Amino acid sequence: MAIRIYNTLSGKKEVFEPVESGKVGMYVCGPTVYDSCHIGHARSIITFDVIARYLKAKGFDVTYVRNFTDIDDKIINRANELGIDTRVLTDKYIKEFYEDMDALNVERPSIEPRATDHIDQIIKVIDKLIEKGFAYIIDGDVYYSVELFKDYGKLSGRRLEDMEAGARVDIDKRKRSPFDFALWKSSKPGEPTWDSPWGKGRPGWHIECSAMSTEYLGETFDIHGGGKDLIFPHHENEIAQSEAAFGKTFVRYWIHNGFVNINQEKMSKSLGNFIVLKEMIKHYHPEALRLFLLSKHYRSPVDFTDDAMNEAVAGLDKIYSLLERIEKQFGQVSGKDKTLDVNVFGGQFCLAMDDDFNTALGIAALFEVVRNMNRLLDENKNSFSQDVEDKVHSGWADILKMAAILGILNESPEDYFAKKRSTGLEKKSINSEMIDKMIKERIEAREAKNWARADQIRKQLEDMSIIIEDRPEGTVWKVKS
RNA sequence: GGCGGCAUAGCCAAGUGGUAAGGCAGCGGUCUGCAAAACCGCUAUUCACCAGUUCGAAUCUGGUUGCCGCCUCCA
Repeated sequence: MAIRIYNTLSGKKEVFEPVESGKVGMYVCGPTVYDSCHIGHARSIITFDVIARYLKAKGFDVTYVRNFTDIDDKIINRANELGIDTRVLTDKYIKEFYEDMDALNVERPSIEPRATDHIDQIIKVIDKLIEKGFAYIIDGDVYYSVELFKDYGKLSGRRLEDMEAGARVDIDKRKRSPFDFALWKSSKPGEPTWDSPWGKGRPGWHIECSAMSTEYLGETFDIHGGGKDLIFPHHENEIAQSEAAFGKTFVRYWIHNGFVNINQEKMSKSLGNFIVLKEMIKHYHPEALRLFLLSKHYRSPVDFTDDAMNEAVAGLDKIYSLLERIEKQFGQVSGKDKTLDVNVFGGQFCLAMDDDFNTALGIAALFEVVRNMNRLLDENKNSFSQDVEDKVHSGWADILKMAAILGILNESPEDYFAKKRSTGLEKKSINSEMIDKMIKERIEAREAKNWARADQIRKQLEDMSIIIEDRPEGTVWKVKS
């Protein structure tokens, strides 16, 4: 089944045909490493993590490149404020970035280039642009002349004439057009600097992505992704640079994810409402964040609220509860089969994913399997025929395969619920030994058929936000979230 | 000023021509000592509004209203 992708360039869904059959080259703009990641970064990263996982599962040989922007005005400013070397700063935030990614169960891309490790490649591309007449040098700075690239604006759908009306762009009289952007910036005292044919300086932002994507994926590659906010000017400029320098189509499919809002407000540093990943992970299971984000289409805006997150937590609990139920009945799944034969499992899930990576619809398919499994187990409480057991095993395998693409259900149900209990207790400062003692007393009361006493204890526990479940195999408890 | 997006039940949300997925919450039932969990059933004759195209529209066209994003660093 063919995959269809919404291409920002055409504004339509198109059938995905890679440059080279069976292979996919994919480049996604990674973070500028001068501060902690927030949930907006998480959305972009998780969106493309799932896309890469799915393409791999479909059998493509995927080369996934995600860069680190580690030289930039914000980085220099922050390093100066702290009085440290930019490399010390960027190393620190790259390390933190990896901690966050691991916590979110994000797979590592194939290649993660840093801009400062690719100065030679960057200089070569700039050189080519100067040679072809698309770039000009002023006082050691090199600018790209947007008016000379006839397709300028084709990605963002704007024309230079229109933009000039309401432009809020610095007027730099030396530039030919106010929209000309820097390919190379001459260095000021105290800034990190590299030698170049135009004097000491550092690369501009846009050129690094043109240089690094081409270096690893070739002059034309399949997929380029990033947040919607990068469409203009960043990706527009990448196209201008790469297509002018190499004279070829730069990227075949442009994919852009929507924003995360917080309580219906745009998340921004100036509003002070951005949520740092490290903080959010303290309150919610990372997989609940994945489930929450993937429950909406990747191109739509999503509104982050505690209510919405708690719904995602409830959904995740439901799936883990089923896994726990199955494992209690049938034992551990054999070695957690992660081989993803997408042509066999969850037909509905694959159809959804084939249609522009519709994870929301895919998750609906996942929940339907969950309900079917629960029903099957309910209907066969006492005896399991071989037929039923086979059905359970196949549904179970399907769930795990879908989950592997969504990047959830990475823990055993026991660990998941145990962790949930302990963090829940921590939050409410309750002692688990006391709970165990009360539950033991309640079990004794129940055995003596002293229902009044048993219910009294249950009420006491409930007042402490502890919910009791008397299952056939024994009593378990949960912390109400 | 220019460009683009969105409006579906109490809430979240999928669905781009064939008669409304899924989740959360709620109600009734099964199960249970009673609960909880799970399951079953119910919960939008209707998809912001108006007009049009069509045998047929939430889905296409035109218009109206409301909300949002981008045009400046930004996932």
